[in-house]
Amino acid sequence: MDNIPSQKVVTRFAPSPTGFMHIGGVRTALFAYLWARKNNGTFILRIEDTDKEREVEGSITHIQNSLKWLGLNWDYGPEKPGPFGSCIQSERLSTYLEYAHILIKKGYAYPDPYTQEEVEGFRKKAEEEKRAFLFRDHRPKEFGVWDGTQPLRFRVPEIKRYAWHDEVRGDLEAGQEALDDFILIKSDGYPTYNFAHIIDDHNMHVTCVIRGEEFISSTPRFLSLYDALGFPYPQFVSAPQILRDDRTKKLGKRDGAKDILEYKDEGYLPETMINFLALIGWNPGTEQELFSKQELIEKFSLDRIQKAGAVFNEQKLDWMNKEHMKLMPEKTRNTEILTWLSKNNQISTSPKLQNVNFMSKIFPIIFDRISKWSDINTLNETGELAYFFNTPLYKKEQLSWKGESPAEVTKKYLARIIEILELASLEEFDNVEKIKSLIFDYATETGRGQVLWPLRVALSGLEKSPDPFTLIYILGKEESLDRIHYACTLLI
RNA sequence: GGCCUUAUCGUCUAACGGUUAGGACGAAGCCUUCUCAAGGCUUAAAUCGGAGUUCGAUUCUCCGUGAGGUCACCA
Repeated sequence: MDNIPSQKVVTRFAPSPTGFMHIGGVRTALFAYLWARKNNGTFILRIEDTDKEREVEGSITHIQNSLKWLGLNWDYGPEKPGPFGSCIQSERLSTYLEYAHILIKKGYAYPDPYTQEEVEGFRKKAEEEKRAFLFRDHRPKEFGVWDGTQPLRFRVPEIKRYAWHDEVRGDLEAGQEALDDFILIKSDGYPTYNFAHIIDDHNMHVTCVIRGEEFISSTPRFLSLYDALGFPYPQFVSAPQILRDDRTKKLGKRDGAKDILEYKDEGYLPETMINFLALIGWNPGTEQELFSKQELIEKFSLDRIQKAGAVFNEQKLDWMNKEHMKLMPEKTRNTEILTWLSKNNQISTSPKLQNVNFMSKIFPIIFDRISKWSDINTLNETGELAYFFNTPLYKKEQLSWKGESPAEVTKKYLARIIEILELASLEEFDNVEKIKSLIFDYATETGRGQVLWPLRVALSGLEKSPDPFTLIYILGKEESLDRIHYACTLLI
């Protein structure tokens, strides 16, 4: 809903530090960010590190780097505690304990009297009898005293059918099978997600919980815990899933989902990722597809979030990246191209890289042929860059138009081009159109393919390249003539 | 299996119950061209199935079917 909120909007992104961030996580973060910014609210980055087994060293920094790259700045985060304290759950243990004791006092929490093996036995038995396993069927008659070494379980206050509202899905409900005595605090002293996130959301005044739709099924449990604690419900927003190409599964780390920072390394722009991710699972209802971050903030709304899962399509991502590259200032763009060219060995040592005049001629040629910076590497691998910097190598057969023109005929044409070019003044080489006018009439009389094909191959050494006039313009009078002369020597 | 969610071109999606079901990516074709690239134009391509409500369902209801999620001392 787009109505003016009565209280300040607070959203959060709450990843667990178990590795990198993939596009699904980023999209959730993006929605939470956009909604907070649109409402001049607060965006919190909370680290949910309550599972020390799965924790991966360095993930917190990695997550922060990912968000920073995309410009999703948080108001409170790991290095920036709020009035509510730390944004790292492992530093909030005493708070969880406090609420655990409140629940115990109210009779809504009790120590689990069973061993893990015993619980596993119950589970197996239920499975054999084709019943759903519910721990509450085995709830002890009398609760023992919790000494902190057993898991602390929640006692569901009321077994009932829960109904609630989701900003994306509308009114939802689930039967009482969804309710159970889940674990609040594990035997290692850390709280579970189910417990900790609710305490934190409440204490951090989170008004709007935006997360993936995989949490819909556990929402009734959350609601029963909100009730037991006497907390008001926040707004629930379930974002649709991002699916794998084959649609068979949600995108996850095990299914080849990429680290968002890989897209950075491949030379996608952060603007593109934001724009693209926003549009997968949300749309403004207009035909506009290209958005700046600011525009997204202005136009984003919860009620236009999609219900169905969506596939991430890299072809469209490439197209969109090109569109965003076009919007860059030319200077910035050229600097970036230069940087990527310098990464390629054969080219990096070329003195031409320092030649501003020369480089300004090839920047547009390269830009035309890429949709992300790493495409420059691809161009290099296919030999589509080297000929700008070094004399190309090729077989003399390649000079022959359609492989049919005899060598001596081709040589005659090239000799004529040499004559024409030698007569031309240096100024004429500074203009593609002028170069074209020098040669074009002759080529047309003789047969354009007959003349232009060998000329182009002489200059580039390739069957595919920019037109010969542009090549002459780039290479200049001297080098162009050298290359054509060389071609003539091949054609004996 | 229980519970829950979901369904428009290949993909992302638009359409107060009334449209020739629109746009974008991709594809194909044409133009431009010696070859690429870029650009311009054009075409093909969808309402999962069946009932019902209605003068009229992509849209509302029900039943199927497909797909996904979830049932942890993971988040």
